Amino acid sequence: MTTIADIARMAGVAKSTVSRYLNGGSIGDATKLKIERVINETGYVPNTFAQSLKAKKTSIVGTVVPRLDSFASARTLIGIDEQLREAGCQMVISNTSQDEEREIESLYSFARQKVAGIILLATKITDQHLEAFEKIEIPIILVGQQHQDVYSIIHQDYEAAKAMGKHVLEKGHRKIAYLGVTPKDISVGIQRRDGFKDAVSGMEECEVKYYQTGFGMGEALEQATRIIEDFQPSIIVCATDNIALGACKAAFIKGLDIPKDLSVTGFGGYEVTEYIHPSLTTVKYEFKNAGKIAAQKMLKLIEGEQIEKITYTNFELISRGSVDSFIKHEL
Amino acid sequence: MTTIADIARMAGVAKSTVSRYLNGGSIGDATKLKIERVINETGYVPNTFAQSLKAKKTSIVGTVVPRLDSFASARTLIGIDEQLREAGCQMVISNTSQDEEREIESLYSFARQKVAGIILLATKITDQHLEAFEKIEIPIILVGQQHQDVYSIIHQDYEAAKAMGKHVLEKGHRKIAYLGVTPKDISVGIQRRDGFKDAVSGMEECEVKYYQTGFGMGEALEQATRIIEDFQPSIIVCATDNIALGACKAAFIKGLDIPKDLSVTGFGGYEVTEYIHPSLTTVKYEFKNAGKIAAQKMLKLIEGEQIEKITYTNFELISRGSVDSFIKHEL
DNA sequence: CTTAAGAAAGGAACCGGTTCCAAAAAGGCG
DNA sequence: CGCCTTTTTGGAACCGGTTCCTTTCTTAAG
Repeated sequence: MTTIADIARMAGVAKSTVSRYLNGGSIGDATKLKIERVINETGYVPNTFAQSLKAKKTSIVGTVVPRLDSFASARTLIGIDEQLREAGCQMVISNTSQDEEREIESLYSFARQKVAGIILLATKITDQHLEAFEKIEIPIILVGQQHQDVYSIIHQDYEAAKAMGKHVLEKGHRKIAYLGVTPKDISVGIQRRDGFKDAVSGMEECEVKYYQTGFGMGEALEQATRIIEDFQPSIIVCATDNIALGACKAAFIKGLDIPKDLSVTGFGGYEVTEYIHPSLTTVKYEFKNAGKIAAQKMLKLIEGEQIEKITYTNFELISRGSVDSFIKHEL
Repeated sequence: MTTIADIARMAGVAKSTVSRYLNGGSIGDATKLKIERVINETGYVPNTFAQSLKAKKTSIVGTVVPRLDSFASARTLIGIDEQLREAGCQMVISNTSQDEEREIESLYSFARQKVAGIILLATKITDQHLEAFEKIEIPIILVGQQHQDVYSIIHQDYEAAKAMGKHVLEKGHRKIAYLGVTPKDISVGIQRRDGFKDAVSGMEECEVKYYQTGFGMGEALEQATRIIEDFQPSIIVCATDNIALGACKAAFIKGLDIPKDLSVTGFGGYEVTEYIHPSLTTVKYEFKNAGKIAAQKMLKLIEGEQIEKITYTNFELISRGSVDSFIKHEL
């Protein structure tokens, strides 16, 4: 491995001169050329460790994700990665497998590695998180979750769910099951449920029941089966697309036709929702864009610039075949 | 930030003694205790850069993936991550967005960062790859693709496709469309096609046509539509689950019933294939396990141990509702 | 009680960069 | 041409560890 000392010797100059050449200090044209030649010949690349050791920081942005095998995470990561790459930064991913402790550990671990910033795709923010945020003194941005004390990029869960609620009512549904997730997850568990609740609450002669399940399709399938048996709604509004897929499967197994016998909606806009049959009515989130924005904001934070506390990303309600329209029938 | 010098001063010993304490040299019980106390008090953690600078290597394993938003990649990464974490290693992911050049770049970039090893989830191995492998002098393991000169963990694509071919014949299909991908992808494009071909080639009075598409569901949908119109097969055998999802959608759009009017099979065993209706007959690969194995082998390579050139992972043909059985009809 | 061997601790060099400061060279102006 | 300013360059210290070598202190054997 060639070092800066080798280059200096070969070019007949001092180490400091080479360093200046590399980092843009003042150099005479003659020496510049000499060094240039030697570097090109040897293919010299500075040692990152030595640089970081001296600089006490890196141009790495750490990203903490609860799971890798999720459409939302993957798309967000892609957005972050693209943006950081453009800025010459590296992204390092830490997967926590939905283990809260590991989430905290990852924060400290990133801090030890002197990352320039941390982007956190958390599901909830505990006191431990806040403590870590304080201690590590590194810029932090939350994606998909919100907290008053932390910068965050969030999807408009409340508004999207409200739009979904309105949409469902417009389609004429009056016996509705809402299949959500744990309220520990602020965005998915609470915001979406509340948005939906507020949309349907004004409607008279409308029966809405709220249920809860996990994030997996298997559990959603079981829960939906029970809902169909016990409540017989005309529609199941699901808090995520995966849950909706489980609900669809439950309907198929029960021999129900979607949307004639039962309508289903999702949340997220996963690619696959377009390709199942019937296509799923869902809310499409801008995961990749959220990642991009997060990365952009992070770069600003690293530069010491001010940014807004909260940035919202857009959503789009995509109406597709999985929802029956009673209104149409009445025409 | 506390450094080893601080600890040494506070404990009243020399830097080297603290270093020895940390790395397990010979130390007296009294000094050991003193150092221990100070370190616990300060929460001191050694600076990774300084360590790596001296050691000229890291305990990081780089992983290069063509895309993050793929079930196969994600599961493999999870397997790698889990295994490495157990061994106290870190995994760093480099996403190439299916850009071949960036794949090569990533290799060199990892080399510069002195990673201990590189796990490559490539789709094809070019001369540029081989050149990079040679130059960087870092252990490399391929996952999902095979090359005579490189260690690899591979799925039994040929055998799996052969099993699928037999299965399809057993079900009584005799007018078969095989929808594959580019032969540039050895595993998916060639191995699967050839395995299937060899399985069906012996069968008389059996018409098989081979088609090609991209990895996306959208393109698969288009291709499958054309196949249905032009060839009217009783089954479309697809080289991946995503392609199968596109094919299913094409059938639905055409108003064909799956499996009565058209059967469809996939490859991969993505979770969603179980939850669509009808469930998709597919080959389930052990992606996560492949990742685990890759990580284990990598750890061995790093330790300087010998490993086998090629390791095969298992597959399982899962017969589900998307394939009609003509044999049954004849009973 | 002496001596040799082994354990424990300290000191200094080194890893490969960056940066500060001083010295040398170049340029500008009267 | 000499003096002052500015630009280039070199030298040395430093970042925070590890490691080699040396010294000192124990301890066991003779």
